[in-house]
Amino acid sequence: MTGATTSGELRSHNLARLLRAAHDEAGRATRSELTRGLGLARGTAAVLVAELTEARLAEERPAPQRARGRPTAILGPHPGGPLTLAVDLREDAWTIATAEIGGALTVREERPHPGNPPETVLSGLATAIGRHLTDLGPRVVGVGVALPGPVRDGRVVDIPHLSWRDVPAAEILRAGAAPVTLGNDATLAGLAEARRGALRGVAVGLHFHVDFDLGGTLLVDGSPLHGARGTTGEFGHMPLGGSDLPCDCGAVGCWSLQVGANALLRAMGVPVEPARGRDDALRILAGAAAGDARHGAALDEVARAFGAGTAALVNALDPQRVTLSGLGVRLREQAADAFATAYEAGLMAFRRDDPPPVLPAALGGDATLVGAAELAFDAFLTPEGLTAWQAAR
Amino acid sequence: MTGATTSGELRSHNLARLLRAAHDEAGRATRSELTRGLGLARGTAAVLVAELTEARLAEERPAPQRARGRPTAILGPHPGGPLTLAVDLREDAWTIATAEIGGALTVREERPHPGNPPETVLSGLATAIGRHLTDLGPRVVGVGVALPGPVRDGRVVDIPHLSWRDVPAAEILRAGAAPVTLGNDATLAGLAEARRGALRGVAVGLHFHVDFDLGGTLLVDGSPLHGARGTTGEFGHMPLGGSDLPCDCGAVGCWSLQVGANALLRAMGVPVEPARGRDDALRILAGAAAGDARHGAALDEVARAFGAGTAALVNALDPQRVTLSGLGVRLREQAADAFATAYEAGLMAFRRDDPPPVLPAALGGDATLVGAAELAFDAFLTPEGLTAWQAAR
DNA sequence: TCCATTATGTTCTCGGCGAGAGCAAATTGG
DNA sequence: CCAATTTGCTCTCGCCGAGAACATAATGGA
Repeated sequence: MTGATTSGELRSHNLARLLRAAHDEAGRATRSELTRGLGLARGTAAVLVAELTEARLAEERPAPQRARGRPTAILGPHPGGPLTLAVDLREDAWTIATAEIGGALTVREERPHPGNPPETVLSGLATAIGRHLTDLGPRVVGVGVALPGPVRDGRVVDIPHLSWRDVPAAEILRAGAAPVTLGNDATLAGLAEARRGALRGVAVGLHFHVDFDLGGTLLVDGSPLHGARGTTGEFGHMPLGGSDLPCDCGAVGCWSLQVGANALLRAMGVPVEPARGRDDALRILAGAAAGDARHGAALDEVARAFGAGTAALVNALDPQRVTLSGLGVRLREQAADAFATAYEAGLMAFRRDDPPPVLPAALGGDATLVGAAELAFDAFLTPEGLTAWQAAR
Repeated sequence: MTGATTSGELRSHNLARLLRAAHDEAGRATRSELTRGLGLARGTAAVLVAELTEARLAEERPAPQRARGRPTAILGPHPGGPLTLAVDLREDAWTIATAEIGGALTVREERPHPGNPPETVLSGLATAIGRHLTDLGPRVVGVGVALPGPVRDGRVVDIPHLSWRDVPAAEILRAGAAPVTLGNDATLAGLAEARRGALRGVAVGLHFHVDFDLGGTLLVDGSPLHGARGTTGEFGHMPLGGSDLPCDCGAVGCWSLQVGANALLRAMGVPVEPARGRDDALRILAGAAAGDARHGAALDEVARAFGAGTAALVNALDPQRVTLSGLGVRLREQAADAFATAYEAGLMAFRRDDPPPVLPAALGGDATLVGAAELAFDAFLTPEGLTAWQAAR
């Protein structure tokens, strides 16, 4: 959506702008607010709303009156309007949900899976997606899938602890007419924060998701930085801590060896088995919270590494705000002093007078699904997407 | 320039698109190429070209005939057209040049300066800028200034080895009607590469400039990532090397302590004095080139740190290409093996099959001036900028 | 040398779009 | 109950780019 060039494109661009704005406002904005916000004439807005309604893209419903004057209406989703399928594939289970314009989610199915081999897991998921697509019919305009590893050109590049390697996920998940878009789970969690969470309206935001690994994304004007091939955000694989441990990723001394579930075990001197330590990590956190000194020391060590690395990335990328999800929230909350001290010490002096705040993500466990839905809507809420929808009926 | 919304805005947006395209093509593109490239109708292009000519924004001149058919013309700068002033303030001297549409530079003045106090240096520069502005008259539409340190909200935040600290440079340099825009020199060198150098057409590029310090910028779609307050690109101030030396910036273990002029001295065991070692560093490079083993070892050490850190940032940011300027070019060329080995070892395994190439910058010493000129033109080559120009005559 | 071919510039008409004005409608609050 | 207020609706107007038809200016082969 680079902007209209011809007078004929104006209409479709403005249509997309209006529907996008209604979507971004989560179906809470009134027509008059949207009109003002987009700088449209009232007459133009009337035409656009009529066209959206006619095309079953959106619908007006009465708004609670707030002040004097003729009442206006809220522009929200149409009961027969477009849906996206949001899919969250985790290491041991997946969830399928629908999202409507405005972003409201409805979970439709949730199932455990064996984890391996990837082809089995993905084709099982593909079957389920196909079933929902059939149920929902042509209302589904796209499928967004969150995957727990880096995604490049539609392929899952590498999930060491599941031993997935270069899996052609997009191909296996291809689903009828609806386009399937893949994204990394940490990236999509960040995207969700940027659209509907703690990074809303932030020009440059940095999001970290901590689990076994540490992933994240840089959000510029509400969208994740995509990189050359879609694998930006592997902040965990920079040698930020001066360690010399070899990492599953193939490099050495990666930051994510010092921050995350396994890092907690390592700090406790407990042997680390691939993808098995999440419960142990939570026990360490619980122990630290209960006052156990050894647990507390391990937690502090990890929190220090987390704070120091965060500072490094803040130095380099100058975000306005940093958000955390996954284990990162508790790491930082339970060892607030250790984190804050390391964070401040790692900042360049000139950043210390007004450092970017580090905040927990506002969206809870749904973040990844929300992000997956946004990913799919991003491809639809364009002049081309809406024109295709209108042409199809 | 977010795109036209009303039919009245179409004209000015297309005018700006056309002039921007002519500028980006360095005054080499013909009208027919531009028309095709922008997807304009021939009739529309005729009107736009007439308007550009009429407004003295651009001018057509005959193009060498290449094939059969009616000849077309090259759309290039107008002899009375807009100019920007490009200023490069270095640690010991400054340069003032003009740039016209298409980017051609003409150096107008070059002078050494004492370095301190900053107010004296800057007001001397301001006087010179004012003189050139008076000479050139209203053709100058903006002034872009490159500064050798981080810039935030128009202030030079911190240049430790010059002991500049929070200097209100924009205020001191304010120059009549022409807007003054400041930028970091490494950022602007990267911008120049993105527009007219080795990062041309690259969706995501990473540029490093190495001198005493290591700075850089991430270029997304031809523009530097700006960050929340304009201080992105301080990649040198991440602890990528596991050192525990304190850095002038206030943090510890910064990468730029291991890569740059001072790092070479340090690797040789030579005492480091602030801002004094550039010649010594060049001597070390020359010695290494001549085959001296101790010099070679120091160079290798620095090149390894450079390669490893580059890999870390490639992991995190997924650029399509990496470019180097300043000392970085020789560091990498003279110790190509050390760099390459460390670079590859630092990459995540899945990036090794097709790692982003690391290339020397294509623009030589002019890069910073070119970038400063682009910075100023970016503010002008917009619908608003052109409308103001047209209104002023 | 000449003319068919080719590519591009020029001009004009046409359809479409948003701005904006004027009016209608619907609510509030004194 | 009515003035004030805000918004929706409708219609006209000016402007813009598309596209067609035509004009123009070069090439290159016969």
